[in-house]
Amino acid sequence: MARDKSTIKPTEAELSLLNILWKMGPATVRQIHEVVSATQTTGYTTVLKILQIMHEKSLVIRDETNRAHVYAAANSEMHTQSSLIKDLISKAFGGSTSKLVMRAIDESTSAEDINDIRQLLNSLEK
Amino acid sequence: MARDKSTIKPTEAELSLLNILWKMGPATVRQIHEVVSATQTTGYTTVLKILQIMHEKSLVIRDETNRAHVYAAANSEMHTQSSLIKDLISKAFGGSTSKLVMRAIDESTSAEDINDIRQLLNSLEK
DNA sequence: TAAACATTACGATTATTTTCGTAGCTTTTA
DNA sequence: TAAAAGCTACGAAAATAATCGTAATGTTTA
Repeated sequence: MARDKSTIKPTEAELSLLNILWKMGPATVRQIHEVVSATQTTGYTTVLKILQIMHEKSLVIRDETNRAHVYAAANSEMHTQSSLIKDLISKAFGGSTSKLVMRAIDESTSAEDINDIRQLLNSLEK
Repeated sequence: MARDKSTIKPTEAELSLLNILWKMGPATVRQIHEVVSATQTTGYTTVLKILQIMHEKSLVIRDETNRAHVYAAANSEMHTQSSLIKDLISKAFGGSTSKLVMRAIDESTSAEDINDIRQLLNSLEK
């Protein structure tokens, strides 16, 4: 079953590369691999291959002008976060956003976080 | 790499069976399969097999007293929700709970949800 | 310009998840 | 009690995800 572009869910490996791209902006495979290598022992061609697959899935776009292709996330971090949250809400929280939020809050949150959240609620109230 | 029991992440198919078990309480494969069949076309032995694998992973416990084994979720819905949220926070929100909460609230259009959340915040304030 | 190096493409391998057919018991029922 | 039906166990196949080696080709440099 083919999925709508905007709702494709990245795999774990893909998400970790997206995190790098959101932080760095457009980057070559080598640059991305260097960042990955800092924390994992993953081969260069593995990173390349995952990026190629992500390109097929339209999770990234790439600029082939130069020999070293330049990859960039196709969707914003915000957009992807939203779709991941929606996915989790539907699969583990019976579709209830408030249940997820409540579980998250009583999981662990600093007073500062609570303040941030309250302010957001207040701004929504108007 | 073997994982700690309490942090095993259920797969999608496993999570959908856990949802049924949390709702129904302990149940036989047949009972679970009947519920699954209401929305999916999944064979009986497929459900059986997934439950057997979940048992190996200690995601469910089972009572083998009778011929038809009775399965039950090993962990509470709350516990599992918490670990799924933690997982998502670490993989897509840079470890920040408040970012996830804020993104979730941004998404939610339901006034009811927002009210629920506000009440939770109020109760935390004390 | 020839050797060394960098990069992509491709295919194969391994691991995990999902699916289900079939065999072999046990229980029910005609 | 013999046939039918219900269960579990087992293994294998199909689908997806992750990994990397090697070949082919382009680029740099000695």
